[in-house]
Amino acid sequence: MKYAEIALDVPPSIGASFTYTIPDVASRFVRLGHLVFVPFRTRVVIGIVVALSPCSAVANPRAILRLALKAPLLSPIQLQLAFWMSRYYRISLFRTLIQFLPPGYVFRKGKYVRSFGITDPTLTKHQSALLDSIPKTKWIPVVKLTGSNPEGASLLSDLSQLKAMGLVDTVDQIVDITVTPKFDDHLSLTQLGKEAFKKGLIDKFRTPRRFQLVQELALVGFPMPKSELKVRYRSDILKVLEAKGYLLTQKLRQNRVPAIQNDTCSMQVLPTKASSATWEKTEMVFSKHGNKFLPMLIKGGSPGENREIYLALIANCIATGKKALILLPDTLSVDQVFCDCATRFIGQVAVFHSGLSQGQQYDQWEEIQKNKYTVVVGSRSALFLPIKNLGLIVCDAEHDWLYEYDDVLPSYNAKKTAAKLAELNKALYVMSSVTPTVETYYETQGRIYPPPSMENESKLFGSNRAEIIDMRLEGADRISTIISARLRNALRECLQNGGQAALLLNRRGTAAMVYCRACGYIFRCVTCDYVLIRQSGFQLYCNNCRSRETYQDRCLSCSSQNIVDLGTGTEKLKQEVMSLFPEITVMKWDKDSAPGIKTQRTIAQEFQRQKIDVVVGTQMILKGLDVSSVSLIGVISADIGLQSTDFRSTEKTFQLLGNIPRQLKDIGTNISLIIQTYQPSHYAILGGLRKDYESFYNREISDRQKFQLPPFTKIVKVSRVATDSYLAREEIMALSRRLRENLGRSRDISSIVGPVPSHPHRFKGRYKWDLLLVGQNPNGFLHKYNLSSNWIVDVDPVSVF
DNA sequence: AGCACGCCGACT
DNA sequence: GTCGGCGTGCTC
Repeated sequence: MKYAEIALDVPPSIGASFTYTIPDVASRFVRLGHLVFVPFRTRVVIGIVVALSPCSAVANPRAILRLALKAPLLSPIQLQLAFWMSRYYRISLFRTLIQFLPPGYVFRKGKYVRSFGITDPTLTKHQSALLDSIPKTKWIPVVKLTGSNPEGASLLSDLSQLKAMGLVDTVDQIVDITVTPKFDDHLSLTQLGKEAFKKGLIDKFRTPRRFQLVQELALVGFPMPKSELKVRYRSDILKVLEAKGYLLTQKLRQNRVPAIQNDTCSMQVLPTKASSATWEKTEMVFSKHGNKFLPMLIKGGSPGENREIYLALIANCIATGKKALILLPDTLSVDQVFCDCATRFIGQVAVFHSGLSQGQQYDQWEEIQKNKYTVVVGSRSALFLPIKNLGLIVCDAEHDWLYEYDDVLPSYNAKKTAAKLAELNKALYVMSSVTPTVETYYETQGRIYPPPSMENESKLFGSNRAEIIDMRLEGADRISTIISARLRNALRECLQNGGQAALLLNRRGTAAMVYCRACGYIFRCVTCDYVLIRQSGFQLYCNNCRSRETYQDRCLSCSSQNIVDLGTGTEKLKQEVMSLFPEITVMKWDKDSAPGIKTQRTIAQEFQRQKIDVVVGTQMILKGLDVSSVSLIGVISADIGLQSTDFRSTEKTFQLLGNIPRQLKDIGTNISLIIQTYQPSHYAILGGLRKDYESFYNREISDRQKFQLPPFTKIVKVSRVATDSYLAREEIMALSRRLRENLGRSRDISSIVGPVPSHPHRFKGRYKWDLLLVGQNPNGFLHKYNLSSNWIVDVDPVSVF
């Protein structure tokens, strides 16, 4: 193995790596997954070893300089997953790989220097002073070095002289570890203490409590954190025993273990053994599984029942000596499932999501790498944890769009990536949902449990408890423009009986748009052209770039003051509820008012403690809320998504409605559900309410086939962004022409849509155009074209318009 | 991404 | 004749 393939932080190299030779002396040390320093042009940068090979692809490769970190940080399976992701999603290999590194490892660019710890008698005074200021153990930025040489020679020339003499070393990129391990006081028994305990010299310890402490430490056999012991033993006990020489305090590594969030735990008592029906389902999954490792779908029942299935699957998996990974779409769900798993498999469960502190994330990463856990519960980022020997991956609430979407680039589909990871591990991959995406349902045909024919869907919420309010019939005597008379009455009744209510709406802010009645002008964001919503009072807000603008009370186009709000957002809804019922507590729950997991937990707890009467918000409510105390759920405008042109919008509406009963079924309390809509007979709304998945699916899948949409085809979105609107348009037109020339000749794509201006067309002052490639293998088709870094390629885009 | 290279215009 | 502006293209 004389050569190494190394991924570098060079943007255009999609899935590509560079070849370097491994010096003979280093060949024993360099392994797959190592971070190494390599010469690159005139610089020294960090690379990641992705392959070792006996031959070179290029003529005269340069040599690896040395290791950047002692331990290799990526396993062969992780490298394979990264190769796949990099190729499939067209992300640079390096950018893909860094997601697998421990939390808190940051790459920094710039000149850094480190000394070799030796000196030379011929140095000038200034040179040796400079050398003394450079540490041996740590890379420090050259810009941080102070002082200049008054005799003329500058700091930089002194430095290059030191480098030439082999006294210091410089690099142009480092990996900086921003997270530090936590050390805490730990108590352990001294030799004296152990002997005294062994001899049973109880009276030596004088009091029973002191003896108990010594006994506990002797039984545990390793040092225990002082903070933990202080909870159970008075501090004078610790002090006395230490003073007598029985105990010893040492600063030892303390793991920042995330606490189980008991308040969000969905079930108080967990059965120790899964119900027989659950085992039956699990057995079915395992027996059908065979050795093909194809994704499977559990079209589940209640959340409680699903959890039982997961727990059974996990138990089955860890019995074979393998590890399990449970994926959830959001942090709140992670908390809940972590609680369930951690109480069942005590001490064996790790948790991982972005809501944890960096220190907690780091400690969990490290403990997982050291094989301390057998189960990992986490959000999409948990896919990149160093879990060895995976036997099972579960993806809960498969329909959740958060698996496909993230603000942070690079964007990838977590479900698809999880399937690949399962395949690489030869692990079982199980997805679960009551309202699976039509794509998943189609792709798992034959591997759905229970099989569709066996399905005995309860139509609990079909007709008896859900009411559909046709908003077209809402009369002229409206008190509220948003809340129908029926919902208003139901709310009043609910509140009078001391009940709690949740109102759902899919849009944040107070209005969908602010509109001038005189000239038809619509307020838009200055940088994005996105329609602005009214956040509160005179504040306008851009949901796209999150900038705020002040609303001037006058039309910007015709200066008329006849300005109205069209549509509704959560803020407006909250105000309406407050004006209708001034004496109650209303809480808003959406991405604006509860951005982090902490605020979400707080709202959930407050609601549970009945400190909030009505909660108003987006679908986030359904995920986090313990709805056992809710007696009324209102969906303000169920059809809000149906107006969208995106082909997945119907499905989204169905999923929203279809998941309301899911949350409530277990509880069985007297909950009424009121759905307001302008399209009361739409199949997505009726199907969602009736929980009639099969009918919805059949209709939707035939439409997808008719229009040749996924899952029958794949879509790749190619976008061009430029500050010059003309340039962006011209370039995408030119590309479109080039691609269309080969349209008929390739089997990879069947149609090209566009170019169309993106939605939104303008973002942070830059113009964007889209082109959609539709077909069996649009990615492969695109591979033949060399697109520069000005182009953005989105494989399997979440929304197409 | 960086950085060298290269081709133009403005200056000691 | 040299310095420096930025547009192009390559880096194992």
